[in-house]
Amino acid sequence: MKYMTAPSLRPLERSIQDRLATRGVRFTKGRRAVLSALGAADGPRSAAELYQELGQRVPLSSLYRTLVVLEETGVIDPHHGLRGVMRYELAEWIRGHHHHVVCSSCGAVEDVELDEETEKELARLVDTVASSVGLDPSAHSLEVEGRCRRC
Amino acid sequence: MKYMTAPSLRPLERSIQDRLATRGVRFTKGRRAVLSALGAADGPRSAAELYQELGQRVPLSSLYRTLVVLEETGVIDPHHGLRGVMRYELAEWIRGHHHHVVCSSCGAVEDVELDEETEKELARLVDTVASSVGLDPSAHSLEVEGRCRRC
DNA sequence: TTCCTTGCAAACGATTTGCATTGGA
DNA sequence: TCCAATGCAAATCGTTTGCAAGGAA
Repeated sequence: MKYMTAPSLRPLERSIQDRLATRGVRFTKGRRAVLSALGAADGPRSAAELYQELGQRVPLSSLYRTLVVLEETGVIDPHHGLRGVMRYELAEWIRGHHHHVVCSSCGAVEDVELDEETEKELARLVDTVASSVGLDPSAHSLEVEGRCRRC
Repeated sequence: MKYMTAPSLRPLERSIQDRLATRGVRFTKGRRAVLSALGAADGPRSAAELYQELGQRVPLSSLYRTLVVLEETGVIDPHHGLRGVMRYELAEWIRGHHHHVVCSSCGAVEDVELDEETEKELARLVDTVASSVGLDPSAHSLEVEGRCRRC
């Protein structure tokens, strides 16, 4: 189990661009900027956070539209975080499967990767829960909440 | 106009009232109504849903204020659901610990209780995750997403 | 050139708050 | 009684959308 390291987007740009192109979506400056900010982040980011991190150079409305497009094309994944704010991060196929630790005080969200053993155990739990209600599990997330070191 | 009290809630009214009284919070008709609606629900409810279920007898603004107060006094727990809508349910000490299955299609949320064995296994996972990032786990939740039988 | 994309402002839905009034302990 | 709680309307916050102008293929 370890903190995730931000992957360099460079080697992935090609496959991302292809994915967009296939659907007639252009790989523009603004979209590149958003993706690179997400690539450098240590956890999911909201529109407002990205707006700040990009030096307000991408207007909020464009940012929201970019997030919609990138989600639709499967390049980023949405997360329903604290206080009903939507946060996004690079899709699993780019960033890998992981979980979140949420600080109940400051609301910060951090990525955590489980080791294979633990993740396998979790997968079994998920199957148990899902089958008990007759549901085909498409996704799961384990959220652990508590006060982080800074708070 | 009388509000029905859910049977399961009745033996707890005293301790809830005490909890409120301790903090100078009154146990009013509207708050009783909200609690009884939550007591009768099979999953977390949003303000809008409660508004309907209470026959619009409690104005939305009062409802929101009630939810804030009840959360602050630890009588209900918030649940950050799909699409930026906040849902609430009776606190764990009233309702018992459980988890949620979310339908990725219709957004319905349903409570699931794990058997002791499974819950214990989950608790170990949570401890593993939390201690690895130096966080004192105050709460955890396992959310399983998928398409429900109706969808 | 042809569409897709952007930027601005206005529109929106969910939630919050100011203020005068009501009501519970 | 006295202060918390309510109801209404207006304000706010996060997010979406209409429309005219700009930009990538």
